[in-house]
Formats: sequence, structure tokens, C-alpha cells
Amino acid sequence: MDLEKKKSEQTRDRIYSVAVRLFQTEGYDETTMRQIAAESKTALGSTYYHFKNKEEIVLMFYKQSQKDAKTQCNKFNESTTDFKLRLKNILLYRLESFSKYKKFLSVLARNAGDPNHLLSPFSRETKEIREEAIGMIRDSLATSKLKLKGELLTLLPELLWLYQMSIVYFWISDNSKGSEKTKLLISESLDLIFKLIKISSFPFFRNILGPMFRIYRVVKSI
Amino acid sequence: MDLEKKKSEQTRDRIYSVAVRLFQTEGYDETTMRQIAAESKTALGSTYYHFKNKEEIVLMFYKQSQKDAKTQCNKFNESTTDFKLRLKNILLYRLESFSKYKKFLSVLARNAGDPNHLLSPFSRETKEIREEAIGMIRDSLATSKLKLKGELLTLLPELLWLYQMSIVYFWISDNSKGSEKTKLLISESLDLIFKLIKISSFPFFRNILGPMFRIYRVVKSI
DNA sequence: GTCTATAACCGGATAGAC
DNA sequence: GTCTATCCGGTTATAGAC
Repeated sequence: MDLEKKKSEQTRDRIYSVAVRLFQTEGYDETTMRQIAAESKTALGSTYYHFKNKEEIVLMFYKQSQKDAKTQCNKFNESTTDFKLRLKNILLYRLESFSKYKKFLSVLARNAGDPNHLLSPFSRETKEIREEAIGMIRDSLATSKLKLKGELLTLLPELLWLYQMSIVYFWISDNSKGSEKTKLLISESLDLIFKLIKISSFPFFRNILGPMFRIYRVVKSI
Repeated sequence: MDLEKKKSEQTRDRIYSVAVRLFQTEGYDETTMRQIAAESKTALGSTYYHFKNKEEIVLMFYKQSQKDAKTQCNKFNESTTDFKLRLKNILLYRLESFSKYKKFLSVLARNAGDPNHLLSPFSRETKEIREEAIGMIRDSLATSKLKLKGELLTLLPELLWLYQMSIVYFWISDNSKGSEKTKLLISESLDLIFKLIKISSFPFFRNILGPMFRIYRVVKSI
């Protein structure tokens, strides 16, 4: 039974690697299920036995990415308790590990905005991955030397996850050499974020932060 | 020749009305081109002669909406020079005129985030419509009694267009009765926006607004 | 439970005759 | 401009082998 299971997993993995390679080299739309089946020496029916549909192959890619990110993040966090550095590491590692799959990911980005789409980062199907990613940021913050309290402490991790998604999304369309524009965006925006965090406790800022949180809660409530 | 042209336009209009009706009643995905062809008493090939593809029918819907919005906006602006009221009118009219097509629009929203998609509000194909919509806001601001200067005056219209898109997008997923959540969001966010505009000229705010504008320019540059 | 082979369905899109 | 026939690829169905 264990051997049986292994065999099945091998087939699944074989289909998966072939698919991801083809997605990147040929393009996601251009890669047909028939082609994936052929190149992984599996019958079309078999491919559908292992993956409910084409998109589920991509879901496996997401899961794998998040798993890798977590491992790397934990390791990096041992090196510093500076939250800004930790956050920057999370961003840069994401981009670095995605860089091989840019073509592929740019096609997937088209579904980002639709919470009902399987592959959207806001979908029910990606909820687990999303929560892991947010949790990773939350841990990085909690064990850092940056001490926050109140609503900001609660909401910041998910806001920063949103921020991270925006950076990835920007990067996907960024064709500047060496992704220099993305790097500029990251450094400028990180500076701004930490400046805002710093002044967020100032009294005159409560008049602004309060309404902002209220709006965010309304948005989240749907 | 003129009669010939009219005939063609009639066919096009017939296909269009049938399509939009079906999109709303049956759903966009559920409505097939074959069905549109059949119900408008046109052959499938003919339908494709008038509309390059299914999405181009939707593009016509966008154009029509923006045209209506402009007419209504111009009329409303005669009644007041208060920019906040004018902006609120733009938002509310959009939602009111869209309310009939909510089901249909919710499916379209899935492509919102992909600038390469024909139907995205950020696409090349929708550029003309987008610029009309921004121009409408720009005019409403320029002829209002709110006097701004510098970068804020230049950028505010497109930022508010983005804001408007977010509201529409939120509304699409808002199933609260009477869209009360959207209305709450609008009033809260409008208050915040105008509060921010007011304090934007304060000296301590330049330290924040400057970086924000810089970031926005980087984002726009891709 | 894992896999193959093959045919068929469905709907967007196109070709080409009239 | 209009029509019919056809392609194409995601997906499903079926029947059977190990």
C-alpha cells in the first residue's frame, strides 16, 4: 500500500514538473492538457485523475512556494530582530524565487482580483496559503524588537500581506532591467511604511488612523 | 450606402441588446455566442462579424455607460460648485445605473486586475473610456469652488478615479440590503478623503505626501 | 485505488462559400 | 454581410487493465 502510494505520488509529481516547466517555457494558455499528458507519458484521463483541472496544478505551485518561503523566512529571522529587515527579506525572497516563473505568473495575475476564482489570492481555495503567509508576517513582527499595540498590531500583518501582494503584482509588469523599478518601489515604500508606523501613535494622527481602521473593517466585512 | 449602413447598425444593435439582456438574466459565462446568435436571429458567423469576440460586446456596454455618466454629471454640476457633492453624485449615479446589471458586472470584475485583459479598466482597449471618466472628474474639480494647486491638483482626478473603481468593485460584492455597506463606505471614505485634502497643505504633512507622490509616480511609470 | 485508451461534449473562434 | 462547417482545447465519460 505504501509502495502503491509512492507510485501514485511519483506520477503526480511527474505531471506537476512537466506542467510547470511547460507553463513557463510555452506559456500557460499555450500549454494544453493533452501536451502535459503526452510529455509526462501519462494518458489524458490519468492527468485528470491526479489533478481535477488545469488550475489545480497551479494551486500546487502556490502551496510549494509558500512552504519554501516559510522555511527561508524562519532561517533569516534568526539573523536579526529588526522587523524592517525581516519584512524586506520576505519581499525580496518572494521575488527571487518567483523570478524563474515570471512569464507563467504574469498570466496567473489576471485572476488576482476575482475572489471567486480558484487561483485568486483572495479565494476560498487559497485561504490556507494566505493565512500561512499572513501568519509568517505576524510571527516575524511578534518576535521582532518593534513593539506595537492595539489595532495596529492586529491589523498590520494582513495589511502588510496586501502590501506584499501589491509588490509582487507590480513586479510582474515591471520590465525594467534587473527589476530596478521594483527595487526602488520597495525601498521607497518601506521607508514610508515605517515612517507612518512611527508617527501613528502621535495624537494628531488618531484623527486619521481611526477613520482608516473603520473603513478597513467595513471593507473586510463583506 | 446610408441605408446599407443603417441596416448593419440595426443588426449590431439587435445582437447587443439580446446579449446584454442574456448576460444579466442567465449570466455571462452561461450565455453562449450560439445562444446570442439564435435569439437575435443571426447566424453564429454573423455575430462574429459584428463583434470580434464575446468581450467586445461588453466593451460596447462600458462605452455606453460612460457616455450616460458624463451627461448626468454635467447636468448635476450645474446645481452646485461643492466638489464633495459633485463627487458623491458621480459615485452614486454609477452605482444606480449599474444596479440593474449587478450579476453581469460581478463576472466582469474578475478581469479588473489584469491590465492586459481587454475588459480591464486599466487596459489599452479601455483607455479612451478611462480618460473620459478621469476628465469628467477633472472638470468637476476645476470648475468647483475647491482650489488646489501643485501635484495634488494634477493627480487627484486620477486618484479619485481609482477610488471610484474601488467603490464599484466593493459594491459588486456587497450583498447587504439596499447596499447599505457601500453607502457607509462611501460616506466614511469621502469624509476621510476631504479631511486629508484639507490637511495636505500643512507643513508636517509634506514629509508624507512627498514620498507618497514619488511612489505613485514609480507605480505609474510601468 | 491507479492507470490507459479513446470517444465525445461543449463553447469560443475561424474559414470560406455564397 | 451572412451562412454552414470545422477547428481547437478544456473537460467528461466509458470501459477495461493491473
